[in-house]
Amino acid sequence: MPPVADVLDITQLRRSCASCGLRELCLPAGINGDDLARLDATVRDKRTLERGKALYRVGDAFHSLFVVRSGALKTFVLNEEACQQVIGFHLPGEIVGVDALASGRHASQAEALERTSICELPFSELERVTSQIPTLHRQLLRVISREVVQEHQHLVTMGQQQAQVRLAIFLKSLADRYETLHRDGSHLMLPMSRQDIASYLGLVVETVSRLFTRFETMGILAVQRKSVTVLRPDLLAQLCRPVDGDVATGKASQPASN
Amino acid sequence: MPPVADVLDITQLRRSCASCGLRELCLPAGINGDDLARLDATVRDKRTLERGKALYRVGDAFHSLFVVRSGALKTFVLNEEACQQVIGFHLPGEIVGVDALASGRHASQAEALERTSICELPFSELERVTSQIPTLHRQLLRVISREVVQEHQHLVTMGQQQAQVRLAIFLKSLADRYETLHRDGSHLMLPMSRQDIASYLGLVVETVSRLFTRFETMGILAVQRKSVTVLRPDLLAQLCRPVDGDVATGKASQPASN
DNA sequence: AGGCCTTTTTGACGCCAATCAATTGCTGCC
DNA sequence: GGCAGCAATTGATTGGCGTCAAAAAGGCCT
Repeated sequence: MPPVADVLDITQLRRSCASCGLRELCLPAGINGDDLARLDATVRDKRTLERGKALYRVGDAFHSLFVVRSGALKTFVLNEEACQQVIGFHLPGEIVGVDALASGRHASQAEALERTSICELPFSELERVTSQIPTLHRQLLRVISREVVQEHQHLVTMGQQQAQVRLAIFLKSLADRYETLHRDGSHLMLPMSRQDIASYLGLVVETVSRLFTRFETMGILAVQRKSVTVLRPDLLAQLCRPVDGDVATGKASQPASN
Repeated sequence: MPPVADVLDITQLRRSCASCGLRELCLPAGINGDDLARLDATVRDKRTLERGKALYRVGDAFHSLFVVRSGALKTFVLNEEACQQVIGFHLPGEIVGVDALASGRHASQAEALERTSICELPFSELERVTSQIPTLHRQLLRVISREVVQEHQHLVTMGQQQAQVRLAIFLKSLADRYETLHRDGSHLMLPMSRQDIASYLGLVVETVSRLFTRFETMGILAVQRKSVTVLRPDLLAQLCRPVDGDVATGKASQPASN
């Protein structure tokens, strides 16, 4: 089956934030009229990446920030030879490339998980426009902040030492994010491989596979390769906390009551 | 023994970025003259926090970003009852509070690990000044980006499934950061508890304790409670990669050569 | 359709780190 | 100084997840 939605996305590639379905989530939020036109002008080609293609690589010189328009990206860093650690998955409306601002070179690699449409924001132009539009400046920081919050939640997930909890949190957060995009969060088409999920969660691929099977046995999911249906959202949510009620991980020092 | 440096910091609490030892690392970098004076004016009281005191808590309304001037902070989120996951440790020159930009409320809590001096940057004033000084705007993004990069490295650490590697990476990065501050990276005075380290690394406190002992037995460290001396930086660096040469974690899918 | 390759799944096994429990060593407070 | 309380260390035990191995299921090309 041809991905109809994607084809439409490509044919509708216009330089128009105003007509974008993401305008309430993305940089245009709270911006109107002439300002929006000025933002529009900074958005370079809305590129399309095929599955597996890199948007940027480690060490690439920094020129632009990018916003996912449709599809999905993964970002990862390379540990040693060919060993990659997945940092994040990025859905429409989310920004990537921020880590390159510090050094002027990308510290990670971004790659398309499926056919993905991208808005490129050349940084020099973006800077010029944000200095003219205070609202846009604030919105840029807000979008970056969203990424930071998401990474914090990822860290919390990795802090969980039970593999089952980690996968439950991952699936739940993915469902929530799709619902933010006004899509059905109970029918997930996972664009990433089991290996990517494993790397993202700090597990091995066999464990992830076994957990999918376990969740199916428990009646929580219906799994068919990349198609995952959440049958019992309530039970999935329950699994997101460690071994029902027991406090597993660290309550740290409280030297003063403040 | 009274911490002489800290006392000096407190008495010298002046509203002067120009005279700050961090000016090359912090927001003032690359800014001069009148612009620096304008930045200075936005920096509210340079507060001092005693050990254990919170700078902000989860749910607090967002007003300001903060920069550590001296001392150290930890940031964490609360999982369930009293169960905290440490997100990061923040040394002088580093910014905290960015995660609150997205929602207008702090998503994490920041707490002093020792007596800590803070520069408060009220966001509304900061915004006004950054819109006037393009260099400062870029520098703000750069400092935020530094935090993002550091969190990426933290994620890589958490992705490591060997506890020994995690602690080695943690100690090495801490040493590196102290050296960036022109301090001796071989004599560390860890301001955080073992429990904090454990939470930060996704381990339990007993494991962390055993690893310190093991590193001492291996002749890599001299450990005396919070005082840690790196005797063999070379060996410590070696431990930062998993089981010498063997590729442990996931090399993920490579669907296309690009 | 057939064959090759990759991804995913399943099984058996062993090890590392979590868990439980107890002791030691600080720090602060009375 | 002595006691209380917490932090840190150490030991014994268990279980969960990584490791190794192999089979099954898709995917893709010819």
